[in-house]
This record gives sequence, C-alpha cells and structure tokens, in this order.
Amino acid sequence: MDPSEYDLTFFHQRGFHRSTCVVCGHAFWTLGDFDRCQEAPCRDYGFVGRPILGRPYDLRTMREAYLTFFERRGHTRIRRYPTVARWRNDVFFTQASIYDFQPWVTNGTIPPPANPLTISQPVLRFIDLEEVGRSGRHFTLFEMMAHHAFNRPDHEVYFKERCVELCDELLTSELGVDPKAITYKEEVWEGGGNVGPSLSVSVSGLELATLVFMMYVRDGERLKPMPLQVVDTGYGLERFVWASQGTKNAYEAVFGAEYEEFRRTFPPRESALLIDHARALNFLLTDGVVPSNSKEGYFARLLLRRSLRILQKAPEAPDILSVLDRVGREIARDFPEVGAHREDMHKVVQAEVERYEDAIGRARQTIRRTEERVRATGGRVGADTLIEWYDSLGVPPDLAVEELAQPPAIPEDFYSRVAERHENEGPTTEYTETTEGLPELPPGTPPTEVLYYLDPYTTSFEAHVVWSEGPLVALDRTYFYPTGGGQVTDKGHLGDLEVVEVVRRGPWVLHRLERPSPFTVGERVRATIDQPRRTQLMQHHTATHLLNGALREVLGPHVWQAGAYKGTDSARIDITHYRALTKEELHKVERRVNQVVREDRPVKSYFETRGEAERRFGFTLYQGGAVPGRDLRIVEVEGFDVEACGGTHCTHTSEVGAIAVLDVERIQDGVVRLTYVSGDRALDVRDEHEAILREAAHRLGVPVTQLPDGIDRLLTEVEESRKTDRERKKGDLGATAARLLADPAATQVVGGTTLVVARVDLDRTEMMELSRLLTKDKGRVALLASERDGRGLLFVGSTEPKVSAQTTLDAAKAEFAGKGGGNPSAATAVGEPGAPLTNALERARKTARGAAGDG
RNA sequence: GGGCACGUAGAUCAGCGGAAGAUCGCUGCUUUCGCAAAGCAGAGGUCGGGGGUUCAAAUCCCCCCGUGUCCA
Repeated sequence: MDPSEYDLTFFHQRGFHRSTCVVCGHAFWTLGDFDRCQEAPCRDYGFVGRPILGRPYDLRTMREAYLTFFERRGHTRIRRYPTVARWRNDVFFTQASIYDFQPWVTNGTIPPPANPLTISQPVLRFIDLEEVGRSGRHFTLFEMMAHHAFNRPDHEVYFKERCVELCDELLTSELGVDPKAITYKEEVWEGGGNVGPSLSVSVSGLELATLVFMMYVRDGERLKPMPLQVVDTGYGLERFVWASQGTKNAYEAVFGAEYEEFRRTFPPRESALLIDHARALNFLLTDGVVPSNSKEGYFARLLLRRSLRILQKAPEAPDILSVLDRVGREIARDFPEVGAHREDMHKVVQAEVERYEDAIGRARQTIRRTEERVRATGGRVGADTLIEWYDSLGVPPDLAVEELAQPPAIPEDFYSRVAERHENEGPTTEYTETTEGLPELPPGTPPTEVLYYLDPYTTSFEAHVVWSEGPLVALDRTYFYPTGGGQVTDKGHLGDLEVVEVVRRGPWVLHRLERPSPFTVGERVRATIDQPRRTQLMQHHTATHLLNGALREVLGPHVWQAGAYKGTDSARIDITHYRALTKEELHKVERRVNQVVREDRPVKSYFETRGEAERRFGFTLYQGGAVPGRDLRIVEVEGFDVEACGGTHCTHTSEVGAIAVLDVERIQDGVVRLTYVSGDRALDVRDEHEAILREAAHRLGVPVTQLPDGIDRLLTEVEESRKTDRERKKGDLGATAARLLADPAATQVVGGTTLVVARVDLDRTEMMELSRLLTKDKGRVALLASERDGRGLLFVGSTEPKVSAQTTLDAAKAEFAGKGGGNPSAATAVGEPGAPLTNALERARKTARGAAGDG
C-alpha cells in the first residue's frame, strides 16, 4: 500500500511523527517517543495496575459513553443486529459490526440504515476458543463498538481525516488517555475481495481499535477504486473496560460481581469459561440458534457441552440453567430481548442437556465394551482410540480416561491430531459481493421505480425502456416482482414477448425475455403480469408469515425462520426447533393458522423508519435475516405477526383461502421443514388427495372410511399366508427327511455314523434346511445333490466330527468342475453346466464312508 | 457444507465371507393360596433400502435413506 494513503493532514497538524517499529517493522504515527509500536507482542502489557483511561468504567457506562460521544458528533445510534448472520451464506455468525452491512449496503444495493452511524454489535469469534479463560483477554462473544460512514461519489460523509480525528478525540478528550501514549500503526486490510489502508490503534501494549478504510476492489494484481468508500472501525468494548480498570485479567474487570461469585465454586479458568460461554449462549439462543450437530447450531452445542462438562466435574456445581440465568440477568438489563427469551431458552437447553446425557451414556457403554474386548486379546486402549472416540462419538478425552480401567495418557497435541483427521476435507463456499452473470449498467441509467409495493394487485401497466442488452430490459417503473426473499420471480409479457425471469441488479429491476430484446431505449412498452401466478405467490407468501406466527405461538420464541421458499405449486418454511414436531403440535398449528385466515385480519404493508419499527415490534422483525436500509418495509398481520419483508402480500388473511400442511420433516438436526399449500393450490391438492383415496379404496373394494381397516386386514392376510407358506415348505421338507431316513437305499449306517445320500430337486436354501433336518442328531452326515438351471448343486452337512463337510466336498468338487467351499459342518458347491453331478455325489459318498469308517 | 462412526428380534447389542446369535422383555407350562423368583418350553428377523462382486454376502464394494459425532 502506498505510504501516502496514511499521510494524513491530521497527523501533521497535531504534530505526530512517523516512526518504524524496531520489532515488527510496521510504520506508525505517534506524539510519543517510541522505537516500537505500542501493540503486543512488540511491547508488554503496561496497563495492569496502571489504568490508561481517566477513570474506571463498567460495560454499560463504557458502551454508553462511546455511543453518546458519536451521537453528539452527528452519528445515529443503531440497535444491534442478530449474532447469527442469516442474511449471509458465507458465514454463520456476525463477526464484526461491518458484517451487518455486507453485502447489500457495501455493494451499493441498498442505502445504510443511517449515515454516519454508531453501533455496539455483539460479535462471535470461535477461532480463539482455546484461549478463552487462559490468556485473560479472549472472549467468545464481545461487543464491537464502531462508527461507520458510507461515502458515495455524490454524497461524501467523512473518510480518513475525520475518522482518525474522531478516534483521537474519543481516546484523549473523552476517555482521558495520554495523547503521547497512542500509536497508529499502518497496516493493510483485505477481505471479501476488498482492500484498503488501515490503522491499528494501541496503548500500552493493548490494541484498542482498528480503523479500516475500504476503498479498493482487488482485480488480480491491480486495485480498482470501490464505488462506495467505507469507514469500517472496530473498538473492543471489553478491552476499554479492562484498560480502564487495569485488573490482572479482562474477566475480572468485565464480569465483576459475577466473576467473584463463580470464583467461590470454581477455579479462575473455569469461572471465566462458564461466564464467557453463558454470555455467548444467551445471545445465540435469543437470536434463534438451536443447538445441533451442524452449522451454527454446532457452535451452540459446543459451548453448552463444554459448560456441562465443567459443571459435571465440580462437586457442588449449580445446574446449567442457573448459570445461564445468572449471566443472562446482567445482559438483559441492556438487551431486554435476552430476558424475554428466558423461559423458552430453558426448554431448548433442557432438551440439549438430555441429548448430551444420552450421548454420554452411549459413549460410556462403548468405552466399557471396547475395553473388555481389547483386554481379552491382551491389548489396551491407545491414544488413537481416544481420538477416534472423540471424533465419531463425541467422547471428551478426560471422560474416556475416567471410564477406563487402564487409560492411556491424553496426548499433548490431542486437538491438533483431531484437526489432522479433518485436513483433507472438501472446500467451503466462498463469499463474493459480485452479482453473478449480470452485466454492468452504464452510470446515469435512471433507477427503476418499483410499484409492486404500492399496489400488488396491478398486473397491467405501461413503462419506458431505460436500458436493454441481449434479452435483458430495464424499465423506468415496474410492477414485476423480482426473485427475492424466497419468493420466486413473476412472469408475464413485455409487448408480445414473454418475460421468463425478473431479477434485481442494484437500483434496477431487470426483465429477462424469452429472446433478445427488440426494444430501444426510450420506447414505451405495454407490460402484463401473469396474474394467476402472482396471486398464488402472494397467497403462499402471506401464508408463510401466518404459519411462522402460529409456529412461534405454539412452539415458542426460539422458533425463527431459517429459510423459506414460495413457489407456485407449494411453499415451504424451515424453522429452528429442537426436535421433530409431534402430531399434536402440528394439529394445533394448522388449527390456529386457519383460524387466523378465517378471522380475515388486515395485512398491512408499509414503510417505517428502522428505529421506530424496532421500538414497536422488537427483534423478531428480522425473520428473513437482517434487512438493511434506512426504512424497513413492514408486513403486519394485525395482532398476530410482524416481519420486515420485501415480498408481495395479500391485504387480508382470508384471501389466503386455506392453508394445508402437506409434509413436516426434520431436514437437519435443529431445523424442521414444513411444506404447505394455500389458495387454489390448497383446493387442488385436496382434490388430488381425495382422488387418490377414492382410487385406493376402489382397488381394495372398500368404502373410503374403511380404508385403514381394509389395509390392516390385507396386511394380516399377507403375513398369514407367508407364514403358512413357510410352514408348508417346512412340513414338506420334514416329510422328505422322514422318508429319506426310512429309506434303506438312501440311509446307511457306517461305523456308527448315519449317512444320508439323496438326489433331490431343491434350491440351495432348501437343501440347507433339509440337511439340517436330516442331521438333527449327532453323528449324521447328509449328502444332497440337486440340479438348478442346468447346473449341479452339491450340499454336504455333517454333525459327525470324523466327517468334515468341507473335506468331503473338496474331494467331490473336481468330479463336476464345482466351485465352492464351507466349513466342517456345512459345505456347498455348484458345478459347471452339464458336468456329471452323479459322479460328484458318488465321490462324496465314498469319501464320507471312508472318513466315517476310519474309527 | 464436509469427514468419521453406526443402522441385526420389542429393547440393548455380539457376529464382520461359509447352516442368523446373546442378555433383558414377551407367551405358555412347572412350582406357589397369591405375588416375587426359579426351572423348562416357545413365539418373535425382507440383518435400513437398492445395485454390484462371489459358488456363497448381515459380513466386501458402490449409491440412497436414517441416526450419532467431529470440523468449518
């Protein structure tokens, strides 16, 4: 990065000078007299026992001081976004405040909720999980305080100069940091395809903030300027609190009274871990993460199980719910939604505790059995087995050691050896901000005025073409709804040409025609939307909101929409829930949702400022993920469900007609999918189902009402006839056996051994069963030959130790080019087609006689 | 999303190329005034589904479904 990027007027005017760190080699700006930057590890912590802020702060006063400082300087305070980044497919969690605005704000699709803005965003970092409680400064969840500005060419807010000035003023004038103690270290930031200069702000070894200036897009080796230049800052709230108190580790400062309390029962590390995990869990569970074995749910499970394990090992430990409560109580003072989820959170956690105990119970059994088996062969359980158990059964290594009579030592590098097992796994999806495959529209193209919000019932209109390329057409105004929010595209016509797809591209709506567009810019076109299709999509979309509301009502507020799809044939919603739905729950949901349909409640769609909407309806607005923008489009089913949503909706619930749930399945641990239909599709599907029932009843020859009984009868009959078949066959074979044993031509006694030799007409399995009947008593040998599909089959069964079935068969095999084998008590072979089976049987008889006669 | 493990009798599992098993539970009988218990006898299996290899597959290979677990 060019050094001029960091050469700020602010630094010069205030008398800063630029030095180079003798340790890390980075250039930095400072008023002080340093030969190195003030960031660890270039220098040691210097603030322990010597706070670097003017006075001590706790979490709340620090957060408030920060946000108010920026509010007073023209920033709008924004409420936190969910900690689960549902609006992105490249990450699970909100890992920085800027994540709230990616990709839709940073790629220019939608304006930011305010500009400039300030926020304290709880963010999650699982990378340093092992460091939590150990280093004294790592948290799984921490609050990233930030001030952001989004600069467009036509609307400059502020950039580097003002940003650094604000940061410096905050630290010195507001918080009382010695101006000479600060270093601004030059760094290069790169992420998500974007690049920019950044400054790392440190005091006394502690990095307090990072100021990032996103301004370039990486294009191979070259850097292109970004259309939107973004001030992305991050200040660690917990670090500020720590630095203001100068305690030995951050947990003492940040968690104060709670930390003291936990220390009465637990060692320092365990205390910190429990509080840290409980804090993260309170946010995660409130934001609708359900513990599970995949995706974001896994991280909730990981935290919960680690906590349970700590509690399990301590003698007088409180239960997990009270730990969560204790920490949650503090959080709820500043984030009331966390308090509101308390009861429901308990249900979710309780369910997960039960599953953990099941898993551990199963694991214990496996451990015991495996050790028994291993010891029986004279070995012992090794460290590899410990790793195997952890990876495939979830057995914590210390638990395995507890359970084993002769435990191996837990390897030092246990977790890195687990990681090794996962080294050669497939790639994960990468995050890009590009709009795939769509062309760039020339600057100055008038944006599309979207009209479908004004009136979702208009399906015929006229508009002017503002841009056209290939089959794509942009209009100055449109009622066509583009694919989005899980609602599929509208279809229809522009002039006589079919519109096959409608997509959003920045501020434009693009209509894709069946073939290259004949329209020229400025031309007026007549447009019609496929009205039945649109109606069905509206019904499905409104039905989705109604179902979501009913599900939350019946199952609890841990239910969040985890995905949805509204097609023409059917719609589906995925919800977070900790187990499969019971029949009763589903029934209740269906009853409730159809009741709401019949009540004909108004469905109001309108725009409202973000702050006002959040104040009135709270956090659950963001069912489809966080929706950026200054104003939110609110879809409100009066007195029942309110969501921020960009889709087209019915205006009264009765327009949905009826909602019929077709299928409920657990698509993954922690996520349940409901597939359903509404409107005319509900009637169609009901008709189809009725036709199927009638047809089934007709084929069975019973009235529809007796279908279940009829099927039962049929199944019983099948079972009985299968049974009688089996018995008859058994009887037949029994008769054959009796006949053979009574037939002197077949049965001979040689030296105390009864030898039965016979040609039969049976298949392999039947021969085996017959042989078993013939050799029920000890000291018997059966030699059976049969012919199937032109090939000879030979079966030898023996309960006479002197006569090995295997040896007998081996001796006879060659006579008919047979292949086969077996064991001393049973052996079978099949010969080449047409080979002399009689010879083989005769040879077998001679061999067996010989063996029997030996004694 | 990916890796690994697992799916065998109502339950818990063993068997891991040659005639489907154990324990508990269930049914009947014996014993008992009755219960518990014991003894004896018995029922109960498309060995998750579908392909393939083999003379022979619960067992080996491939695909699918389900469950568990670890990792992102």
